[in-house]
Amino acid sequence: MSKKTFYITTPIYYPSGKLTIGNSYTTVAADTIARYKRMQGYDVMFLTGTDEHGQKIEKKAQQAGMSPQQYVDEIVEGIIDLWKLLDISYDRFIRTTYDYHQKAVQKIFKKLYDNGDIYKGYYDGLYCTPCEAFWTETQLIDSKCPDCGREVTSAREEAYFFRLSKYADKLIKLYEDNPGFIEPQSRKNEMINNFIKPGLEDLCVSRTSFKWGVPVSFDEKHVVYVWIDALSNYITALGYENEAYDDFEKYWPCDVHLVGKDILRFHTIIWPAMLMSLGLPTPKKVFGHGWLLLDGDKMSKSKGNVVDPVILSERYSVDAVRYYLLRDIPFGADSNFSNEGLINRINSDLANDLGNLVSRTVAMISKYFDGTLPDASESGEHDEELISLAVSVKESVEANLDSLQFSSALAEIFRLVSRSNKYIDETMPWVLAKDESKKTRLATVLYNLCESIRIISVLIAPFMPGTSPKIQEQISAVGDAITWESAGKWGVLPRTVKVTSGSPLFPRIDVEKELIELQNQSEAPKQEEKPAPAPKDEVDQISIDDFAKVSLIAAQVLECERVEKSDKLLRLIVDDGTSKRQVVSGIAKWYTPEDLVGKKIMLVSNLKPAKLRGVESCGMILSADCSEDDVKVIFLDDSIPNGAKIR
RNA sequence: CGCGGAGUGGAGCAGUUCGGUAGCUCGUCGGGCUCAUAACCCGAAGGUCGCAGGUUCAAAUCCUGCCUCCGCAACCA
Repeated sequence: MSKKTFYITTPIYYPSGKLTIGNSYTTVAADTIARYKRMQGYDVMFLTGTDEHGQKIEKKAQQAGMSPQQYVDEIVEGIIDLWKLLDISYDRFIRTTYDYHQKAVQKIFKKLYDNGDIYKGYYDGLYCTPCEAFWTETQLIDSKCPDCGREVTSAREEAYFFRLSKYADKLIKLYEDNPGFIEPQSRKNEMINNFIKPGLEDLCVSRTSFKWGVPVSFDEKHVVYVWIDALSNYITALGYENEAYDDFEKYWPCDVHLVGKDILRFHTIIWPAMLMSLGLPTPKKVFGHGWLLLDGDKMSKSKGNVVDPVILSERYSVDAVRYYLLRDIPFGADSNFSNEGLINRINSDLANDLGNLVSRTVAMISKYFDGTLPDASESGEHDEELISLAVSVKESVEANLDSLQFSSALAEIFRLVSRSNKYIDETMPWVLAKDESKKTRLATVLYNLCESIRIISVLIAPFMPGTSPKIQEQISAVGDAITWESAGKWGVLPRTVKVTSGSPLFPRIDVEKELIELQNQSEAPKQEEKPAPAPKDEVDQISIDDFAKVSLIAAQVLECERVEKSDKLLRLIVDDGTSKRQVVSGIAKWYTPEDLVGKKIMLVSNLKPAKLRGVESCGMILSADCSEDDVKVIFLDDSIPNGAKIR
């Protein structure tokens, strides 16, 4: 009889830069489930990979002076290294640039086309010729191109569309018939209210404006646009419409797609619709987890607050990082990542409680019995309580893991760690050791501790795959004593347990010292980057004549107020030397009106007027983007007269 | 009135579905112990559960209104 199967996926990541702790988080979670299911005896398929096409990569590669393929090859290598470091036990890694995937995508596209769900249409947009960009009505400012302010012409780009609109009712029915399809539940309403109810629009699924993608087989000037290419990975990796693999029948439908909440929408709307159109079963569950915030802020590379999983893992061990991610963060909701939280967790749970439990137990057996317990037993007070908890933990861990509650699952395991430490205090082995007549009782107490530790070591294996065997080695637990099944049984180790002490599993960390160290680590690379030769700017070079077209003058702010119903805009009245003029500027986040009144600023004076939030703006104030989230206005010396030309 | 999430002892969270003595971890203070990684165990202090009404014998939990914070959307000339 064949084993039951379990198919779990992570999103395929976009290799436009290094991955962060957030991506690691998703992947570590998936890995834990995969390991758990394998231990339970399932035939597991754990898939991860990379989504390598699209305009952004094409551009980045160009900037870096490489071919797109070279560019992604390099980054993907780094991703694979990261997964190796984090002990990710994926079974298959798919890259959307793999030949088998691309061929399959072409077939899928054709299939959808043949059954009438993809049709050729026109992407009606407003086109700005110099910028080579399409804009929608709402993106335009004063009916001008938002990038350059020039006139746009309505233009149509030929494109293929997927009839997403057709599936609205079927999707709602899917959600209703399968209450567990979208998790957490709260997100289900969000999908329905935000996206389906207002009406689904057909989806543009091809582009002619860039080339880095899978060509549409029957119309070569088009490339398949992201969705059909990326989402299909979940089935092409199993051999759907290709010869590379042959286990589609075996593993599909997927048991769970683990995704971040930002892409939940694509997995719960577009993906099932595609599958319905292909006549395939839909996945059993899509779980959208929350984000890791850094001190309440969304992490972003430009803020420089990205947490590097490599640094942390190398400093504190991979298992410590895995533990923290899965323990401290409720899986469904957003939550804070902090170095301090990480270190405190490691110290209190892993070093003080778990590591120390193993260490003191092993030390006592070495000390009192020379490393090997005698074959004798005498039960006593407190035993029963420890044993009954120990054998029951497995079940609650299973219940929690089955519903992806990593944090609670770990909390359950650590209840047993705590209980075991308490058991030591209750039984006071060091007192028993002083009385020769109590040797048997002492042996039993220590044996019970070994059993408890054995069970703990088995249960933490999916979470901390490196630590588990280290513990088992110290209490010489092997074979049947370390199967998942055995975690529900007591008395599995032989009475004559032999121990070998090892180095501390998790050395204690000096919190203050480490926080400073981490700070230095994260700042060091930043400073190195600065003097690096300025990369060829994305902006094309211009002639002095082009620059002369821009009229820059000095001006003084006379009045300033916030624009109503806007969080970013300030309305300023400035004196440009000859008259007053009104300018709107998106700096309300960084400046209050009081900060600006009376100040001299630089003004682009010949910019075509535009309306922002209904308020006319004649000109633009110059400011510096210090980072994505910090803008500073350039103030001029007060002695410069209003209207002075700047060049 | 754009959509959504959140407001619980010093910090971080659980509890809210199906009302019934407010719970966990860390921190603080006091005590115990010495096998152990100055770790472990016990005890204590500390909360009008954002605010105001309402329903009820009873509300953190249900209803109404409001306030604040955070995402997303729009606005960054």
